[in-house]
Amino acid sequence: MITPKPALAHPMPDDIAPIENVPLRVQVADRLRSAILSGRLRPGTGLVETALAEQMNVSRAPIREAIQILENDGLVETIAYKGKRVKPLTAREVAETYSLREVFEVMAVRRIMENGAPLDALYQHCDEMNAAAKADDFAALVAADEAFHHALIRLADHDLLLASWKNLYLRIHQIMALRNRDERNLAEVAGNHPPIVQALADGDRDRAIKLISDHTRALAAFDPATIVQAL
Amino acid sequence: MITPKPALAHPMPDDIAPIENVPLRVQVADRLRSAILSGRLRPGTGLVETALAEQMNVSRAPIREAIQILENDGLVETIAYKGKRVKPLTAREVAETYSLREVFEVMAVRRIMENGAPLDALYQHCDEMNAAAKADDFAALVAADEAFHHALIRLADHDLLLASWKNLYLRIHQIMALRNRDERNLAEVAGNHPPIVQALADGDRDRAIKLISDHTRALAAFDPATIVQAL
DNA sequence: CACCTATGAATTGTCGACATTCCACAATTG
DNA sequence: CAATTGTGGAATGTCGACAATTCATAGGTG
Repeated sequence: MITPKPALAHPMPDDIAPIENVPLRVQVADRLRSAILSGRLRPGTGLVETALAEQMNVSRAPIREAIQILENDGLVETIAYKGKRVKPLTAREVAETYSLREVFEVMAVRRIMENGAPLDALYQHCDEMNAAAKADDFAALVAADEAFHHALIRLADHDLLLASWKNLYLRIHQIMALRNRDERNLAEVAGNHPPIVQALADGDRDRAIKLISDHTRALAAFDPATIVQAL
Repeated sequence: MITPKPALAHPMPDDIAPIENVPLRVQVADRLRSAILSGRLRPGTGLVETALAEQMNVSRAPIREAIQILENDGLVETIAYKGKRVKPLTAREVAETYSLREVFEVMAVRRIMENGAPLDALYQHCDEMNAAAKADDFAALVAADEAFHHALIRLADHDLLLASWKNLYLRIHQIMALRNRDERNLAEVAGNHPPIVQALADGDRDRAIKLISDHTRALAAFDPATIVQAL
């Protein structure tokens, strides 16, 4: 194949990022989502359209649509003619979230064992976790942990699983922001990862499944049921 | 606790359903959803807000919100400033839908075995399937099959699983409406259900899991990859 | 005094109009 | 004639105003 010769103009340097046109509803949704996931907007908090519209200096339409986006994410619920609020988080929901996550990750491991997939990314994220643990950098540890699990799910090569996992993980973010942190404990749990990768590399299906299963359960247990119930 | 004595007015007979105030967006969403799930709106069909608004005699706002609801259902996708369309259905998506369904149903069986749950509803739906098969009533067979699986998931007593399963089943509805039906085959597959219930009743976990797993895989295979690709 | 009934504030629901963006295609230019 | 540049139509994106609904509360009524 021959590259067509450049026209009159010189070729554009490709490090000039295109101006992205982000709709207001998306900007609003992103801001609200991050507020919810960081715990700044606690479960039960009422979201009044007019107030948000005035505060953000946009009309109500994008606010409404943004809130609907968050409803899709399962972070907000609407009560007709009464109001919308950040979805309350019950102990039961927390437990269900983690148990479904376990099923997702086990499914991913199964598929990886069946289809085979390069494990480089997993090794790398294990290294990152080690470094973070040594540096006592809690935030980096959490980030590397998420990256590990994200990579694991991606290796399963299943778009629907990936989308479902991401959606579920939103709530896990929220839970992590609301619980009482016990950093020492998590650092310990982080050590579970290398054996999982090893089992995958060994092709030992049952061991890999057991390890990932135990690990996600440990993460669930790590989060005490101390979610402060709003109202 | 003492029941307060009825006031002057006689008590209302409670079989008079309250007039539910269904927002337009919900009505629109329901109509569009049923059109998509029944196959009348095929994947790839463009959904133009102005056209729909005029056709249904409402303004564009509820149309937009309805379409966003369908986006949450995963039935519609938006391309900014270009339009919205019924999400195309690829062979891969079909396969992924069924494989995720399998995982959900296996999870349900596991939980039922762990927690125990009355199986009456399952027996009942098996009977309905038998009756429908004998009467050669295909639609009733399909309905009873869905009722069976719905009941199975509900018995797992896991709200998040139930919601996820329902959402997934929307796409299964759509797939079933679009594929070439082979009724004989399905009637045969329907016979798989009683052994599943039997295994549950026997408390034979591994057998129950294997049976439900094989069954959902059979359903997936039953749907040939003859989904007609739009465009 | 217990119960019904109006009234009003707060909030969401709906509407029509205008702004913005994208795409296809014609017009232009060397 | 090929590449670029205008241009118009079609669609979504956003806005402000008004309608409908709910709930709480105050007032009426036997």
